[in-house]
Amino acid sequence: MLALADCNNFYASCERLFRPDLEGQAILVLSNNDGCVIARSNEAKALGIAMGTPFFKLAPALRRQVVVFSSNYALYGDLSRRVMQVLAGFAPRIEVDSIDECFLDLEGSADPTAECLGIVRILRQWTGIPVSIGIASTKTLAKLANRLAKQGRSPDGPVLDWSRLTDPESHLAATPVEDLWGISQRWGQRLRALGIAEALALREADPKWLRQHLGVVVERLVWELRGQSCLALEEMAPPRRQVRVSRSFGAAVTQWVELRAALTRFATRAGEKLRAQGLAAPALTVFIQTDPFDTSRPFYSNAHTSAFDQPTSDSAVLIHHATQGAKRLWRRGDAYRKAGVLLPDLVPARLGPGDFFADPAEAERGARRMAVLDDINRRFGRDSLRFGGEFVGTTWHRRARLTSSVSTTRWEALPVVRAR
DNA sequence: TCTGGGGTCCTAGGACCC
DNA sequence: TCTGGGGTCCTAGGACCC
Repeated sequence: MLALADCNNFYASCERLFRPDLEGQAILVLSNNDGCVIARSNEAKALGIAMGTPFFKLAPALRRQVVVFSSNYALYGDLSRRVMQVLAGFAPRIEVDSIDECFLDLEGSADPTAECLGIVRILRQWTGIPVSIGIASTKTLAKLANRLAKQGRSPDGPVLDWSRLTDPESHLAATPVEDLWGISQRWGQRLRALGIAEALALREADPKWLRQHLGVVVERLVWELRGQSCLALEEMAPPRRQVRVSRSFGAAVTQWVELRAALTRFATRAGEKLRAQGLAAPALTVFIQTDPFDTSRPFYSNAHTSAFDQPTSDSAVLIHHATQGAKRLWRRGDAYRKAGVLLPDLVPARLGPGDFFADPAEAERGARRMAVLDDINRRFGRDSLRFGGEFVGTTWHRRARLTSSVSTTRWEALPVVRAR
């Protein structure tokens, strides 16, 4: 038996946690640069606001009915960590699936529903985050059960055990294929073209025939719907295969030094991610693009990849290659809206191939510099020590006018209480 | 004025090996 | 007249997830 615990409207719930006055209020959380809607409270969903809507396209009348937040990932990440920590105490094995979702192994549980209801209650009490849980024998069914629970279609409130449904077929018949995990609009269309529109029809279809037409992913889905597990619980996350840091700019960047500053920042962040996971990159791709929505000028997007003599996680090396690569892509007169760095084909730092001709002492010095840098930033706060190149300009900085002042990760953000 | 960020997996085809 | 068989590796593109 598996359970999928999924936080309800996670980012919106995180913001509401520190604003209890917003209980019952429609809440939106926006993407970087306050661009798109990426989280909605139930009340906001009821207003018909779709996921991914560009905020500026929202009708003013609607905007007046919602409380809006810029995204605050430091807060969401920290609360996610707390939720997962609590969940880990309730199951012998868990798989963290995303920032707000987690699979739990319920093996040996005498009464899964009662147990999960207890988890929901305790999570609410200890972290303040509302959660729904779906229980089933496969990941796909657990996802579906979770979805039904969120829709209020479980007799047990926030928890739904698929195996206790008296008529699971009726639920499958009422589930469009696009609502299944792994089936999005595109695949949905192709399934419909084959005469399969609901989950029930998919479950009854011939797996081999589907494999021929749509591939192994859809075949697995059929078996999963039938209760035959094809997607195992993966307790140990496999090492990352790539790292990517990219941002849209707060405003168009037209100065080379500002683009360089942004890339310095991105490469630094990428290096931090590598070192945090003990990985090294054998190459770096840098890309820059103009505004794809600006129809008055031609869109320009280009990328450059440089391979290193040996894999590295040294921010200084990454910065060098990112800026050198971008210099070849840069065209004077363009207004850049977005850029990023991509590190592919990651290898464990200690196992990467070496360079026969390189001076081993030089790589060692670099590694020690990074260790000192990371240590200082750990002790005195993130970004206490930075590379000079990023202190140029501000147009590339993100726009975030609506960030809540709440933080659970910075001492100086603690609320001050005065007694008189 | 204004449109996110960061991942994974699968498949087909080409190039190469013996 | 007649032209093998069985692999691996890499890449690009397409699709999905939250």
